[in-house]
Amino acid sequence: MKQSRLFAPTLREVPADADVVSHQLLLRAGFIRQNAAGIYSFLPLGKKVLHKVEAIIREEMENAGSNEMTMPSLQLAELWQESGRWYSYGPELMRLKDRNGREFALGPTHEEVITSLIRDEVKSYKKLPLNLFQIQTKFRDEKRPRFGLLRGREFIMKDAYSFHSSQESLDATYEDMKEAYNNIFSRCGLNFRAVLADSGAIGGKDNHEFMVLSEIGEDLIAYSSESDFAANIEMAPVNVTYEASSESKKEMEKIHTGEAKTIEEVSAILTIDSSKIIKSVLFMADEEPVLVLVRGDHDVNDIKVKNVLGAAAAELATPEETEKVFSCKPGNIGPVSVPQNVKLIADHAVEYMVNAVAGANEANHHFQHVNPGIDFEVTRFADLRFIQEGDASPDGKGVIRFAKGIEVGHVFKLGQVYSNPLNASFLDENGKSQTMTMGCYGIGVSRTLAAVAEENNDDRGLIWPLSLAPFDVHILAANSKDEIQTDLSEKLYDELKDAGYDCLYDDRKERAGVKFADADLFGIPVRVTVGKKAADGIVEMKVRKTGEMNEVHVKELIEAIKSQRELLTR
RNA sequence: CGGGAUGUGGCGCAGCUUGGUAGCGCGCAUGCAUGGGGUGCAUGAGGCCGCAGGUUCAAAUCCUGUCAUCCCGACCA
Repeated sequence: MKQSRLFAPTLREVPADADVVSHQLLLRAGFIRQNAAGIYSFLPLGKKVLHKVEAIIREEMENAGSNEMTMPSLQLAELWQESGRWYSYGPELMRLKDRNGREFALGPTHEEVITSLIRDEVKSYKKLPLNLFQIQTKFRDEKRPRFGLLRGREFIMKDAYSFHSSQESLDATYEDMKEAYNNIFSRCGLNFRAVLADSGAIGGKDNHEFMVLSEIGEDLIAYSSESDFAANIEMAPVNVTYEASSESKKEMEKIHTGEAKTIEEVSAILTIDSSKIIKSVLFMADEEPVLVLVRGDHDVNDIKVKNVLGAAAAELATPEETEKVFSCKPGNIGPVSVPQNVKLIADHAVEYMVNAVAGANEANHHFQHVNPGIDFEVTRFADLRFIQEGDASPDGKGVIRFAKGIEVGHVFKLGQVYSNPLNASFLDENGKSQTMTMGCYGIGVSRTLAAVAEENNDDRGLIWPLSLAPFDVHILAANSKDEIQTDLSEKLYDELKDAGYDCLYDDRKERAGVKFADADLFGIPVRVTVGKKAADGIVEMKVRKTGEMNEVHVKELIEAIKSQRELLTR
């Protein structure tokens, strides 16, 4: 491609609306342009990168036995009504009517469409398992689109769905998909982790998110410094061995703590460590009051509370509710002599606390020398807190560190969440009708592109990995008026093309500085500059990523590029 | 949805307090010079000042409403 013909409008200044670096650079380098909040055009360079991401995904999905297909974006409302999601999905589902008033949705995902297709076409266990995928534009009317391509309302997604006659079959495909995802994100040059995630409302047991470690990530993940353990922070189990204190247990006594309410205030007033205080938090679990106890330096994990109680919903009680139950402010509630109807549960760490401080259920007072088992009893001890940095990793290897992550992929075991309401059944070996078991596997394709841009750049511009770069080699003539230089550039352009490299040749009548600046902005891995030594057949080869520059004789250029690319692959 | 900010040529911004015929830098076009890190000089094109209503002799500027975009939060495959 000759750059004089390339539509890649670069910007010298950072657009005011772009906050994150990937968004800024993709705009500045002319890869994308915004149309509306969360809606973008992919310009030629952006489209080329998108193609490369898609090609990698295709290859790995097909290797894993998935078939590519395409389903409609316009989806009949009836189908969504059948699954119930027409009513539960909310305003995020884009809805519209055709000229006859018939209702449609713009597909945010395709469980309904694929399940209805498969239920009609597949009737026998002999055709299972089946794995299908598509790469397609999705529509979600996000409450808050942001960070450019990272959270859009119209975005490109790879979604795959698998159908099985047994749980074992689903388990096997699930592992295959995880493997494929590992390959895909590795090939994109991303630093990522597969993390255990909360299944949320989608249901199903296992599910993993593929998270790119990034400062601007919207999710917090806990990972081990030593092993490959990683989990969404809300899911990470705490598996810590607490030491029993050798301190002798003293008699509980009431002390005046005045206005002190928070753990910090109490620990400051009494000059004790927050780990010596019992934090008492009231939850309403399906309308029942439950007092949850954790150590003062820990935080209650509401998802764990909900799961331990087996409740449909468990929410922090409001200050008003708390006052009603305890007849005192939330800052003074505690486990000693709780009202009759209040259930008490505590985190494991509390069991090992000795001579602790806790609220006295009375204004301006706390108890000190409170000992579990002596001064109060709990219904059960369980894992109820958020994991913290420095905690032992649950798998026993290493310690926990936190990182923010961008969710680029998600694999789910759906089970029969969709096959049930949509009646996707098959006949088994015995001629008996059974409900299909399903899995689904998504990748945010445009989000992956943005995540790569976010993690690979410097103050001059983008730095694409070989696997995703819009071009392999960028050739430019330093002085476009020097015929020796332009002739040699043309010649190299042809030779490199013949050697199989996708080349961008900057043939514009611009000054060298302009070309260099644009080249750095584009981030093509290898740049060949044809300059003053062109007459001697010597050109410069510069590596975008390292900044390393070497003079190379044209006869050795192809070989030099080849070995440089091999170096970059490692 | 709650809070905050911003809307003025393609991009970045000034002007608004104190109303009086819209300005700067970049980019764009043309010419001359220049030719290895966004070059210099000159000439020029391009603006319903987000939109609607109001106040006024007169509104980019004051008032009301509305829309859009971005950020924080809540929410969310």
